[in-house]
Amino acid sequence: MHMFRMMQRSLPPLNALRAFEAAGRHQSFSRAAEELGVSHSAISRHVRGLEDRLGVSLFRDLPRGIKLSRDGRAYLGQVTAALDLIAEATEGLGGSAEGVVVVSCEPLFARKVLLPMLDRFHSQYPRVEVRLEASKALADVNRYEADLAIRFAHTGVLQVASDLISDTPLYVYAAPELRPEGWQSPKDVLEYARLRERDANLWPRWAELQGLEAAPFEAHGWRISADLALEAAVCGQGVYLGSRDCAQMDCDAGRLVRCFDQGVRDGAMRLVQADRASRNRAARVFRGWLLEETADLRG
Amino acid sequence: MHMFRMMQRSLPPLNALRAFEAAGRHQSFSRAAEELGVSHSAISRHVRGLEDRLGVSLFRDLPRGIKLSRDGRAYLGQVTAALDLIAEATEGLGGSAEGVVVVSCEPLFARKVLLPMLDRFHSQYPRVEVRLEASKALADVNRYEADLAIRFAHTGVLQVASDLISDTPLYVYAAPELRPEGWQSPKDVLEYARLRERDANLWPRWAELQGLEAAPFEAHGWRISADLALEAAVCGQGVYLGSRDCAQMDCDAGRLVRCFDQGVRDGAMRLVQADRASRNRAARVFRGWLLEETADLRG
DNA sequence: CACCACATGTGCAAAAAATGCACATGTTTA
DNA sequence: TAAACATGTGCATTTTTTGCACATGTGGTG
Repeated sequence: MHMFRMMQRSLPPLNALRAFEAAGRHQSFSRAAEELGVSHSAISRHVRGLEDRLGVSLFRDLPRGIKLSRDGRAYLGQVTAALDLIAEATEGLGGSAEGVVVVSCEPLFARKVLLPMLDRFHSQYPRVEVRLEASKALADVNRYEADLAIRFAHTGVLQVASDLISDTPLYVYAAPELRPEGWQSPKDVLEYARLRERDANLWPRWAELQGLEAAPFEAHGWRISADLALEAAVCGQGVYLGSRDCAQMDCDAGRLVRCFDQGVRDGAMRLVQADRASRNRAARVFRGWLLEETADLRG
Repeated sequence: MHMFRMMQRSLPPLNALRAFEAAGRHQSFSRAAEELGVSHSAISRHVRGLEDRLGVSLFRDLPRGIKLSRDGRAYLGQVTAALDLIAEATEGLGGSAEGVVVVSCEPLFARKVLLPMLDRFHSQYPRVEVRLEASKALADVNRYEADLAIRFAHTGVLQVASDLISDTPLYVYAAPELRPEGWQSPKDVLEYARLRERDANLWPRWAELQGLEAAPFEAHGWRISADLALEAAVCGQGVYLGSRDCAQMDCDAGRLVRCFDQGVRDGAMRLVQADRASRNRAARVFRGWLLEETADLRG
């Protein structure tokens, strides 16, 4: 009579499923771990847990590595299809968004980080127009003519809610030809003009972290506008202390090299929204996209 | 040059996705929470987190309740399809399994719990034959002729690895016609023969939990074989103290009623595997299925 | 054959995520 | 006006996930 039983779908642990799917595709726990950015141990546990719960062996253990079982192979195909479907649906989400979003950003970050990735945004959201304004003004975002503002800030300073965009440490960079023999000792940098990205002089702090006296680094030879310092470094005009996010591009292109492994942490780039931004679809989409795109600049 | 970027699929948090999907289907966080067996707060957080991450509003907040947004509706369809696909694939997993699994089980549990659900197993795994043997023997499963054994045990007693199947508390049950005026005071039970499921007499413990003196409950009027006591209760031969799992079926059918809300916890049914069982596909499949099927008997 | 690189399993403690609770807000209904 | 809903949120707690370091077992190499 009341024996009805809502036949509700019973799903396996979805995160374990994702682990299995990656492992199956790669035929390797280690490579799956790499793809998902976790340790092989995590994958191993997920997969074993899934097998345990489903009551079937998904993989057969080989002496060296693993191999999908019959069940596993059949399952993998369907799971992959399902996850692909989700990925596509997620990708296409908001793809119909249209409108304009005005983004105000510090010049260096805009030029070195934002601009190079904007084309990806445009191909994903072709009907959203991004107006990127490079500006140092810290103006109140709600008065200023912008939906979103990307600003440098020390932790705890910003009063408004904001999203962390990048907190990469600052490193020492130089053009490769500045010192072809390479950088052995931190003292080497004293032979060159010391350029810096930040208004605050972080050279002394860096020196201390390297076990050097800070005093010689207090002196500021000459100081050029922050966003030009990096270009100066590229031209071989000195050594440069700046954040990895902005230097990465020139490093990748071989125009700069990182001289030492020692980094300095100081503040972060943060995203502030105008109140009205949450009602602007284009702005919401841009924020979501940006947070995803810059995920590797945090942590 | 090295600007290649493995365009790897980026998936949203899958558990949040499941929450969203349920919420979308029900058009209600509360009902979704109920379906997934969590609080509405959990759903709320999952959905908001997902919206936050995707950068789109999935729901519009109504004064009373919620409503899918345009994006949300489009997304829901695809996500539901994907999860259905996963559910189906999971369901069908091992469907091709064939073989025989011998399950040894205490008689009462076999009759009242296992047997009624076996038809579901057979429709899912038509080529697996289950030989259910009702037996009290606690024989070493590895000598005994069974792949799996379901046994009663107190926690920590079993030396071998085992899976918890059911730890439902024991309650007092009686045929509805035994006392048509209903059960007001725990003392009422003293007017009737006290039947019990377990060899150990748990009546005194139950009495103490109810704030009564244990002494009058020590006396054991008569004691019949455990698995018959329940049938005796159904026939109106007395009040019965037994575990919910086994009594549920007769309760649902109206042949028994639970007299008091007070329950007693004592031991649990556990599943023991023969060593060879892990190599028997049918046994693995049965174990997985059983653990899923009996999930509501635990916790 | 010794030895190293490789691939996965596992105990344990640390880190992160999910959850429930209790209460807040705002709305509809009686 | 009160009560019932439906969802949002701070906070403490629980649960899950994770990485690490080490174990095991294999295949290749000199």
